[in-house]
Amino acid sequence: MTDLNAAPEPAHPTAGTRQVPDRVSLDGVEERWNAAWTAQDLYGFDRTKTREQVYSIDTPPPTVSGSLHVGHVFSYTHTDVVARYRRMQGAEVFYPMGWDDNGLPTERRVQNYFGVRCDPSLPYEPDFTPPFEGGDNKSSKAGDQVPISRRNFVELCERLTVDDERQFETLWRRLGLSVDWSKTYQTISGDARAVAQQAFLRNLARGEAYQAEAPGLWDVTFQTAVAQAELEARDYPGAYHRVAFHGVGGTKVYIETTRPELLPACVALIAHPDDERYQHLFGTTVTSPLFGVEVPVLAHPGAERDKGAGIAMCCTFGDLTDVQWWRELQLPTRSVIGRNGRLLSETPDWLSTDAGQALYGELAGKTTFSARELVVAGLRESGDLDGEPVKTQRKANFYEKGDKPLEIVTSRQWYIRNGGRDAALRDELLARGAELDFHPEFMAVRYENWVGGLNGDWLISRQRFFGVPFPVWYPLDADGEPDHENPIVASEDQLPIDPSSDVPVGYTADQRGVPGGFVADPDIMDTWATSSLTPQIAGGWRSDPDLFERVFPMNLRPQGQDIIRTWLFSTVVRSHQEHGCLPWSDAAISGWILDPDRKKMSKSKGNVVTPMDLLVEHGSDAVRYWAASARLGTDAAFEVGQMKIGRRLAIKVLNASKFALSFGTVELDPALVTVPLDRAMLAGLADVVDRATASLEAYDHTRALELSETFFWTFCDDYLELVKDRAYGEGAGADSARAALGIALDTLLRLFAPVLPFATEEVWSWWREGSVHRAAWPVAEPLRAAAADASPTVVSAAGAALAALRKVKSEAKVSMRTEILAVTLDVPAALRGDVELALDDVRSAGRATGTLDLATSDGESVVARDASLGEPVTRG
RNA sequence: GGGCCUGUAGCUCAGCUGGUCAGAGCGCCGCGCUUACACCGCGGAGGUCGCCGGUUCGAAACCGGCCGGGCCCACCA
Repeated sequence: MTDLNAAPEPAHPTAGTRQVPDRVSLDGVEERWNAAWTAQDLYGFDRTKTREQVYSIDTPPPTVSGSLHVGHVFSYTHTDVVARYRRMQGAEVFYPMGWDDNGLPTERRVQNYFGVRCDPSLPYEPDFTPPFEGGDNKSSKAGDQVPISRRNFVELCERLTVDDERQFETLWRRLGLSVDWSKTYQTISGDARAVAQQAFLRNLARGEAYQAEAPGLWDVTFQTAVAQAELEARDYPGAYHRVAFHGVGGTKVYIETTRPELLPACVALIAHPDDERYQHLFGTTVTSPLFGVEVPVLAHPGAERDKGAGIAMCCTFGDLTDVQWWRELQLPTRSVIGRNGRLLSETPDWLSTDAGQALYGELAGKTTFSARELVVAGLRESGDLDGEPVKTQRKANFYEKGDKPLEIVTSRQWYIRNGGRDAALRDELLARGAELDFHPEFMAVRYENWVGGLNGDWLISRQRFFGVPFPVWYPLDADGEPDHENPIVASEDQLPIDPSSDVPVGYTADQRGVPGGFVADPDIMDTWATSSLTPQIAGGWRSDPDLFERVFPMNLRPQGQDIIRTWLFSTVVRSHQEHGCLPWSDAAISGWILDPDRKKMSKSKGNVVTPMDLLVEHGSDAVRYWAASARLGTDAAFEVGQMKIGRRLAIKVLNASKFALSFGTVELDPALVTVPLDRAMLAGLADVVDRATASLEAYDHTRALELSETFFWTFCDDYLELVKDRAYGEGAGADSARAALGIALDTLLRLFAPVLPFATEEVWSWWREGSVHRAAWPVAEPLRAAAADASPTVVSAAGAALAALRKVKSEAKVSMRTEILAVTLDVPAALRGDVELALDDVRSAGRATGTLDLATSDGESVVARDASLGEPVTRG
């Protein structure tokens, strides 16, 4: 026989060597085929292939301590469809899976689960046993937690996340992700830590990483600095307080503030340089109420005349505008808010009046909330509060995981240059973004907007304990003060290191913390500082350069649109700096899953279906179908009812296949296809193959699926019915039908394989060798050759004629088996030729055993009239 | 305030660069156990394509405005 597809696979002998089951079913296909695929290592990566032969995917590592939801299933299915398609196109697909166990969610979970907390100053205890296991989110308070070393903490994390990872892997396998499960990584693993540290050291050596002491956004709950990308503006209730400052000669200058507790931190009053109302005050000083501190009245264009009183109290620091004024007007620093969000306990020395010092004594150690009440009470008493506070709803910056507004605290932090302070670098990164193919394209705008709007470099240090530590120490001078300007860096071959327990070369352990000795950098890297290196971690940049060369730069980054500003951008930054190229050529952005109320699905709403239940109840192919039906970048509403569509399709694939394979040996020889209807069907299929392929090349899996599916339903409902009797018969007509059925089935299974991996593999196993998932993607040319010059419209015309006959019976409320003794079909002129070509098949499918007259009509559809019906008949 | 996406049958969505586009599936109604399939098949009823203007011979599709939904950024006096 002629092999239908010019495939790299060996020409398979005529099939039929296996059994088509008497009853087909989807039951158990997931278990059966997953076991088979694992046993065959079907998705194993062949690392002998070169970069040109490889299609590599930078899979998003799910946060293991997070919960699974249908959104995961949704977006990971999109990626798997791409992976399976590329594999069938002959690419060697590099499709690893990572687990993100870095960051606060894991840190909190380990704390609560084991009742411990990380204290990097402690030594490692090899035989440590946690106080308990299995605590829930509320069971352990900070005070009850046993402090342990970072290394012990990481070990507990690894222990805990093993379960999470197993759960994810089970789900992913059930879903049918064609991941190479030997290629998994964890972001807290030694190799990942080493990659993160090595990349950082190189950034440092090239001057891309630097430290600075500066005011920055600070979360008082987690007591850590926060990066711009982690901000979230939320509504926050506040109140305007109209407060009097005292000018010369007892005049009062009113400002409005929502943060009266910052009054002791006031360093100036500021108005717009052109504001007539305040011209006379510029250059003079005023005295703050209650605290009696003399501050200048200054002009700055950043002041807005129509905001509040038009003149603002500048404090160090109430907001980012304060920071700007402080920097540009070179104002003194008078901080009163501590890292815990409470007012500093020591009375500041700039408070010189007795009353001011006494009042501050009461404020010391208070939360901003309590301090505000005290200050307002004082202002009211002194008569410096004009009227009552006016409630307002304002936006405040929050850490995305925090629940208190961010404060601004001065601290020493590590930064990586990302173009936020450097136009040349920003332009380079914008150019990288333009080079990247976003799917859908409009997502590129989000990248441009974000990069264009950066207002500072990337803050990568966090004052947390669990994570990748900075691989640096600082020499201590004779007074025991660290020399931050001259860090001692680890060498690359030492990595990974933990500076809190490892000792820098040239020092001994007992020199830690003593004058003349050294001290570890206490901070850890932000989780994105590690995640931004997933291509390097998964690809073996540090540990396996040979592999890295074969997979990097990668082909695809799949991810959600919400983390374009974080994960996508930071990965581009790192790759640009380290490798001078994009980390991947394409980015596929999946949408959100919304619940039926059009809200983003969240577990708190209690309406979340667990993904595993969904897979078990409806079958993986059905859920995959649902996911694949949503275009990239488009949000999709979750509706359980939609699951049955894919299930119906998968079952239909089984049943139609059973029929197509029910005639004994399946001959795939195109030369046997001689009947016009059969050729027409193949002509239509050829078009579908071309269009579906083009769609997949353009990352439009939805269109590809829709094309195949539409063809397939017509194939089942019309074509199969039309050829059924002929196929059951004998002779050239039967041979033609059977060969066409076999060829179509062969093609359709391949077309559906990326979306319905289980059903297609099940059918494939009935009659073919090997796996459909390693079979070649279909090509149109052989189909078109077999179709000769047949027009696809013969199938639709014959289908329309058949439908007209069916309608007669439906309206007569009789069985479809009912014989038609006589009927006239009014056929539009344009269809007449096509109908005539398939008339015998129409006749037999419609049981039109008697006279069937064709009349040319000028209508648009085929209509049956003057029918006389007989009795139900049985075929065969 | 700026930007991106979005508003088509009860529901979920297709409608590609303006001219069989008014569609599919689910749901609903009616009929039918038909040797692939009752986890089914066949037939049918459902929409002034958010609203108002404009461009055009012609708009669901293009332009402008408005209204509604989602997301991102900016806005803390």
